[in-house]
Order: sequence, then C-alpha cells, then structure tokens
Amino acid sequence: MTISEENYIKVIYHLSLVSPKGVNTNAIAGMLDTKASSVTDMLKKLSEKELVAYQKYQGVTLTEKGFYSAKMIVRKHRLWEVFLVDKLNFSWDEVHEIAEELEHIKSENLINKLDAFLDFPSFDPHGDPIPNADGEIKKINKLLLSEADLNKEYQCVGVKDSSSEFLKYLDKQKIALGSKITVKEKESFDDTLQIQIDSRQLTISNKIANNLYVK
Amino acid sequence: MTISEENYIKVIYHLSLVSPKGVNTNAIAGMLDTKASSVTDMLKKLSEKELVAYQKYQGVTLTEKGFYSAKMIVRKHRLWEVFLVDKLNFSWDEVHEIAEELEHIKSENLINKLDAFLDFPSFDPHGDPIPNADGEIKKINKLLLSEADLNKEYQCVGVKDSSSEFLKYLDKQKIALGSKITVKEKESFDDTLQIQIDSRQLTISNKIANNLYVK
DNA sequence: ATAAAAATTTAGACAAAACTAAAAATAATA
DNA sequence: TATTATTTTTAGTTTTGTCTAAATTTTTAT
Repeated sequence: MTISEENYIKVIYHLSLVSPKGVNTNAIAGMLDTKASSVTDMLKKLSEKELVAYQKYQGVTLTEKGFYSAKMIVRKHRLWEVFLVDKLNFSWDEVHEIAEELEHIKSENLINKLDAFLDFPSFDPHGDPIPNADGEIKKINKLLLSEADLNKEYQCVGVKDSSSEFLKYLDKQKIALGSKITVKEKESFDDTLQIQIDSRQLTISNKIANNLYVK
Repeated sequence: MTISEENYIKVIYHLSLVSPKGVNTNAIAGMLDTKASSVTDMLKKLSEKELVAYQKYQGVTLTEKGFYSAKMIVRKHRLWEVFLVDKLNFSWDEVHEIAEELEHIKSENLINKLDAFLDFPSFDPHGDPIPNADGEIKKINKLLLSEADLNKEYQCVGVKDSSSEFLKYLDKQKIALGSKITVKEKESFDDTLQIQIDSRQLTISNKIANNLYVK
C-alpha cells in the first residue's frame, strides 16, 4: 500500500465508525482535503485491491482485509503517539502531525517491538484505544461529560475532539486524563456545567462537556 | 524536499566523500538502483533548488545548502539506528532498512528530542559518526584493520561494509564494537591475518580486515 | 589523432495521484 | 410527480518521478 492508499483506508475506517452503512465520497474528500473526483479514482483502485466494497453512487465500506489494514495503521499511529508523549516528552497537542507521518513506516517487527518497549499500552495520550497486534480493541464504557449524572464522581478518560486548540484549553484548565470530575450543577438555559475537578470548582461550556469522555 | 529528492541528496553526499571533485551520474544511478536518465532529470531539479552544483557531463557536487541537508538526513538515519538498537533491541544488521524510512520523517523537534532521549550519541551502532544539530561531525583517527601494525593493541570502532551478511559474520565470530584486537601475524601470500580478539585467537581473511575499523 | 567505447543527456512516454469542468445519478422539494 | 439541488462520476489535464531509445559528449585505446 502507498501512503496515499493508507490515508484513504484510515479515513474510511474513521468515517465508517460513524456511518457503518457506507461512507460518502464527499465525506472522504472533506477529511482528506481533496476533491470528490480524486476520491472516486482512489475508490476504484482500492476496490481493485479488495480493500473496500465499492458500488458507484452507493458509498463504500471496508472489506475484512481493509478493516484489518485500517486497524494496523491506527495501531501504529497511536503507539507512536504514546512513544512521543511518554518517552520524548511531547505534550498531547503536538503529537498528531508527527504520528501522521510515523504511521506509514512499514516494518511490522518495528511496531511490535515498540509496543513491547511501551509496555503494551491499551490507550493513546488522548484516551483512544490502541488495537493490539491481532487488531483487537479494548472497549470501555465511556460517556460524554455532557451526559453525566449530577453529583456522581467520574474520571476523565478521553477527548472526542483532539485538536490542538481544545487540548491546550484543557491544559490551561488543568484537566487531564485521570482527573476526577463531578458535575455539581447544570444550567438548563445554556447547558453550562458547574463541575468539581480534582477539588477545584470550574464552569465549563456545553461545547467542552460535549468533547470530554468520562467513566 | 520530497523523499526522492532526499534520497538523491543523501547518495550524492556519501559518494562525494569518496570523490569530492564531482559525483558521476552512473554512480548515483547505481546506488539508487535507477537509470542514468532519471538521475539527469533529478539533478536538474536539485540544481534549480540550489542543493547541488551541476554542469552537464561534468558530474555534480553539493552546495553548502545541499551539504547541510544531507547531514541532517544522515543525522536522522543514524539517530534512529541508535534508537532501534539501544531501546528496541534490534540487532545491528536489522536496522538499516527501517532507518531508511524513518530518516524521512520531517519534524526537527522530533529529532532533537530523540537525540536528547538517546543521550546525544556521537556514533551509530556501526561506528559511523552522527552529525549534531549544527551538522558538526566528530572525527576519530580510525584505520582499517588491514593497515594495523603487528602486535599493537587496537579497539574495534566501526565497520566499512555494513551489509547484513558481514555484520552477521562478525556476530558469529563475536567481533563487536569495543572488542580489543591485536594482529599477531600477517600471511604475505594471501594477506590473511592471525589476530587475538578479547583473548581469543582467530584467523581472518583480508576481505574481513579491509572492512573493520580500529583505533 | 582518430575510431571505438563508455558515459551522459535529450526526447518522448507512462503510471500515480491529484486537478477542473462537464455529465450523470440520486436526493430533496415544491 | 416534476423540477431543482446535491452528490458523484467521467473525461481530459497536470505534476512527479520514472522509463526506453536515440543522440550527444567525453574518455579510452589503437
């Protein structure tokens, strides 16, 4: 697989988690910042290689083979992110772009040794699960903070939006994975939340609460 | 720079260490396993970008800019090799191919953090020097074992040929960087050497002695 | 010094991955 | 249901890096 093909497969994977019945050409184009016509061309090629099931005008889904390939790319991306944060002291908002390059390094041996070196982590620095060498993914029962019960203690386990801006906001507010969070009050007018986080009081908008996972 | 351009610059760098007056088109083609005509095309492009000084039919040399770029690529390659051997427990004959891919990862920040993580090594697992962030290279007075004096103790500091086959031969003979080597006798007929290595006796061919650096 | 050999460059073509513009199919709406 | 609007595909180009074959230049050898 070329780097370009891998990027398509990865994007189709992420989109298919949201729309499992079939991923639209335009959605793929949007994610890859390319044109729909380019996507059509690539879908034909990926279909030839039996990585996707493609019927024109009907969207695409990953084949078994494509699904496994996608998980291996995601595995590499997330393991490298762990490496960058845990070993090289990058902050969690800096690692995505670099991992986008590292995820295309071919050696399977490399990634398995890296996995061992990192002690077989199950989650990346943003709380996203890391597929193991067989493609298996550890699921946890997480929910958005916006859906959390009042006065019940949760633990922050991930972010939905992992943009640099959001992550930097969280750093500023000292909200990190592992933080203990209790929703004290919910303002019905604008869905603003009063939360207690590691014994501090904080007011956060609905947008923030909609992008934080807790369990 | 594209990956292809980087590969050309790197090859021109290595060849120019041997023929500093100008590197031949065919030599580049040989190293990159490509055709001379492709090399000519690329030389024009690299010349446009002022990475090389190219006069047709006269061979090519690196400009200041090209020379620095080359050293940064070599720096990345060799730092990744140290990482693979020291941290991921690869053996020294397995790392070249993987480093060939890793050397093209773009982030300067990444490579400097990796450098720090590895404790600013000056030499890679094959004894080749690692340029620092400014492109400076630590030189040592090494010589080929074939040129060594009799009955004088040397230390193995590098290999000239770093092919997997040669490295595996050295592993088999338990010759490693740091080994103490004394040439006891030189057979003038075929230049075979009787050496003492870490208190063992060994007979090695001229070909081996011509590919081992000592100091 | 000139002919033959080797090295290098040019010209034209191709594959991959992108693009634009236009056509076709599907979805949405009056 | 007919008509827009949207989405998707096709057709034809472009760019990058490669190739083959032919032409040119340089080097080697008679």
